[in-house]
Amino acid sequence: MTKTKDKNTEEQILTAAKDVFQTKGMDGARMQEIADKAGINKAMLHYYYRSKQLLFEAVFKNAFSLLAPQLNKILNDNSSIEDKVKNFSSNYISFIIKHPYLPNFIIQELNRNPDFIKNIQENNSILNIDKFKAQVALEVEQGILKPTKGDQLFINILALNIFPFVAKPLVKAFVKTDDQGFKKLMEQRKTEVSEFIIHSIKQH
Amino acid sequence: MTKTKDKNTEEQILTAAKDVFQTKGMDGARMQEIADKAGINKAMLHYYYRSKQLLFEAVFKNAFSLLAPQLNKILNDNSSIEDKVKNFSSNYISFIIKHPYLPNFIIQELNRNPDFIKNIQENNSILNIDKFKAQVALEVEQGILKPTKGDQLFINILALNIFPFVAKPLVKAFVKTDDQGFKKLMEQRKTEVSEFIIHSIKQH
DNA sequence: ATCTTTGCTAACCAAATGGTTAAACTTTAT
DNA sequence: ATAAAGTTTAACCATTTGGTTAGCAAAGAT
Repeated sequence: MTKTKDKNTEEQILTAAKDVFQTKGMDGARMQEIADKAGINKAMLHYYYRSKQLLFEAVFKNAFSLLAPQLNKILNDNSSIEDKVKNFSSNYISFIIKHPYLPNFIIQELNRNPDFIKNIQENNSILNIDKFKAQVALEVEQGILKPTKGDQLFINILALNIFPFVAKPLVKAFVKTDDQGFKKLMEQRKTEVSEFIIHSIKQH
Repeated sequence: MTKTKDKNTEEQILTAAKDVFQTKGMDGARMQEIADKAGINKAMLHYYYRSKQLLFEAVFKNAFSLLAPQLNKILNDNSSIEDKVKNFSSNYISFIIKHPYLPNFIIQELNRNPDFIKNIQENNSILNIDKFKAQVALEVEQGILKPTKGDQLFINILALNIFPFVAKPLVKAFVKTDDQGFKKLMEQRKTEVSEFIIHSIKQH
């Protein structure tokens, strides 16, 4: 039975580290807090992960590996642009409601250290916008979509889906609502966002 | 005339503090670095601003007081929704190109300490979405706009304008471009974004 | 049974960090 | 000229922080 506890230690550290790093960021996180939250001695953090930096990177990679498949849906799926937009908006918002600190964490840390993006690109050859752009160009040519630039459309899709979560305190203040109301607003956006986009780009 | 030099020290501190806080955030900023950048002794920071926290708040309020008038343009201007969207998108993007760290700084720090928003709301009774919502409702009724929720439209406008700057490293990576290319993309968005929004909501 | 490896802790350490102090220098007021 | 008030610095301080060490405990191997 002790084996379970052994194995759990490394996992418990990662879980606690996720919690602390994602809410406080690299600079705000304290090794002691992570150790406390994991219910172990601070030395164990170094025993398993060597340094704060490496522990952080483990958390960051883990976070990104959750996000990447979501983005992949819109970049490499075979359905039409309209279907992709609809599916992505709905799926992504559900996903973020389950991992509320994730987008903010990733964006914040990428801004702090833009070199991280290099690591990501090397390990994620899948995250490529080329196919998406080609598809947009094709559907424009076929008269399905109005003249639309793939780059800008992709930015718009990300913006509309991700921004409200990143700027949650701002949104809550403007709309004058609490966490409950915010969640409702986001649920509404599962269809709202895709309709907004489709109305804008679809030829009719 | 010594007054100029006296005043300058305090200003130089604030300028240096802006620089450091906006790029590194509250947790990542170091008092010593601010002092070095201002070319003065570290004790002067405390002489003029008492503590890191108070210096930070001075920087934050200053930053927000730059942003507020921008948002005010879309909330309390008297032109039509279409004109507001067009003007805001163009103005705001120009504004941020001049102050690139600003949106990220504000969003990051509001997430770190959501209580800040209370201070802001008290000191900025102008930042109120009510007028905007009423106007949207009216233009919908008049048949100028398709059925549109004011809350969601406002979120969409902010998202499309602000997000690319906040997520700049991510955008640069996906679009595979450098700072030059990113700037071009943003210049394009000055008209791109408003067209995208107008296409979506305008009755035709 | 004992030796070795692995997991774990308490105590410790050096560096960094926000903040203070006492004294010097400068300016203003009288 | 001199005192008072404001400005600036070098040196110092207490605490926090990431990281280390030496030794204990438990489990597996022989």
